Amino acid sequence: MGRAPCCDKMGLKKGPWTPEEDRKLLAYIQQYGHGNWHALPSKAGLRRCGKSCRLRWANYLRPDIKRGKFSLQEDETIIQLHALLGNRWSAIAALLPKRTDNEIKNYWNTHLKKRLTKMGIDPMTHKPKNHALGCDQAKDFANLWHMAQWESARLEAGRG
DNA sequence: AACGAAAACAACCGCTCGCGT
DNA sequence: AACGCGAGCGGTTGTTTTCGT
Repeated sequence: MGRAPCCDKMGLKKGPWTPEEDRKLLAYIQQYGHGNWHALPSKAGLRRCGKSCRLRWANYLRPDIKRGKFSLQEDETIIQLHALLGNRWSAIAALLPKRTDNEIKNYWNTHLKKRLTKMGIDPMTHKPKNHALGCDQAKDFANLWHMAQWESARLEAGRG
């Protein structure tokens, strides 16, 4: 059986990571870095595919990650960035340096989308669904949306 | 106290893109 | 120029935790 394992074929582990696996991956990357995800698992003594290792590192083990609850400010930033960029989670995460795309995506899908919907904002367009002009909250978000449009225009103009 | 439903969180999958050959 | 391979991305599914009955 001297054939190089092609990701799916051989007995590669899937599912949740154990503390043991985390330690191995962390230790390896701290010592050698991650030049080559494909080759990494066997070097690090892990029965995982490189993809799985990369994901685990990027979303959990990387040192520059802030874990835990999102602050109110982060909420607003994410909402604004989503208005600007749409579902480009990696782009959004790049502007929230301590958060991962996966975490932001999950947070958006489970919390923010619903919250916006409840407030009468369409989470896709970020526009108010009803034009309740007397409602302060709706005004706030209309204003926010307006600001987002400006930022979007500026980004477009400055791109290059 | 026990069970089922819903939410929150973690990880996987398929696809595309970019790079090297 | 075409192809193959690996990395990264976004959508989706699976698993754990919390909540309501």
